[in-house]
Amino acid sequence: MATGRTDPERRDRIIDAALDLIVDEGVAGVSHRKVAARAGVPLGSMTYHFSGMDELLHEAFTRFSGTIVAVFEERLGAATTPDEAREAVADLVHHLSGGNQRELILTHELYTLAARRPAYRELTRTWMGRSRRALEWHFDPATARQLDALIEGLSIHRALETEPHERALTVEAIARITAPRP
Amino acid sequence: MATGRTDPERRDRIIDAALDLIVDEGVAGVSHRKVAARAGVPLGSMTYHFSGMDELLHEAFTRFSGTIVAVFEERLGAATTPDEAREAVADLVHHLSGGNQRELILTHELYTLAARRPAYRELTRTWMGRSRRALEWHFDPATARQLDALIEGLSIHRALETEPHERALTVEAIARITAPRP
DNA sequence: GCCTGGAGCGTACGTCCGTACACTCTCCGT
DNA sequence: ACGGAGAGTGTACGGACGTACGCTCCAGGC
Repeated sequence: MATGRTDPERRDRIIDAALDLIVDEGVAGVSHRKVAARAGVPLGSMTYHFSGMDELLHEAFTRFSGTIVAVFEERLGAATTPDEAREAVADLVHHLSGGNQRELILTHELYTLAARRPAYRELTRTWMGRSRRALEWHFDPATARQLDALIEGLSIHRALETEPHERALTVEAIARITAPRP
Repeated sequence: MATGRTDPERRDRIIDAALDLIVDEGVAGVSHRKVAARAGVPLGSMTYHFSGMDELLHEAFTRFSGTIVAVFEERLGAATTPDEAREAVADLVHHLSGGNQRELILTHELYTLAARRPAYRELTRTWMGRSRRALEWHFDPATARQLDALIEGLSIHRALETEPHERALTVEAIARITAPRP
């Protein structure tokens, strides 16, 4: 409380609460009242810190995509050979489609917004761009683009299946896409 | 009006109106009132024909996924060689990610529901199963599974990009995934 | 020619929503 | 010591929502 009354963490806590709420109930279920209750702040704080739901949602998804892409970059940055990079990619696919519903749900909620609203599409575009650049540390641009799409598809399908596919299938698909050109 | 009063098309028109509304405003923006207005039926018809929003949504997405998978099967059924099948797959990717926002939006809305609710996940599971079976008319099961995921990822990324990738990239990715094993 | 069952509809109720805005309270300049 | 500015809050309003339920009105049995 250096400045006395102001609480700089308040905004952040509201955003965190919003993300948690989206996971539990979806963007559709988010309201100022519910977020405020979960964040432990009064309802009036919502309109004080954010111009409306949209600003809150946009900031929430900005934070989320930043977090995800950071993991992506960290894992790929640690790889030093193409083979290590392939392993890292397989890890990422299985991490994203693993038990943690949280990231899966938030990703789909964001994509749904992006499908209709340019402001959110910009967010996914940035996200995809950074992922692709990270893949280009190890692969040529065309391969990176194809591999990025493959990661997306494998993660989604794996998460939605009742019997998630084995790691071997993921590894093989990655190997095929990243195989050196003849 | 053979039976006099009953109107068997009414249910269908409500479902169509619901899908249109989802495209325009998202699942979050769907309400009994809006659907009724768009379908040109009285509000009371909503609760009469459907036990609640959930039943309506489920039927709407059942119809939607059925439509999509039918196109998929038709195009793949027309192919007679693996190369023709590869062409068909490329067509499907570019059709799904082309100008028509409609299918993109509905797909994401469905995936978002599926990420949280088992009843909708069952829908996507069936959809994926039928797609995969269609791919298996031309490719071995493991390849079909990988290819199905690739299609998903390519379609999504292509639709979300500001500068959609060229067909050549799609074709190359498909060729890599479906290349005969050494 | 009436009676009745049930398909289909209009309306009203209680709930929850976003937002505006008057208000309190603390800190700083004087 | 005190006054004002502005950060932060509580509340109340208007509107949209889902749903329950009493109503209308036709088709077929007698």
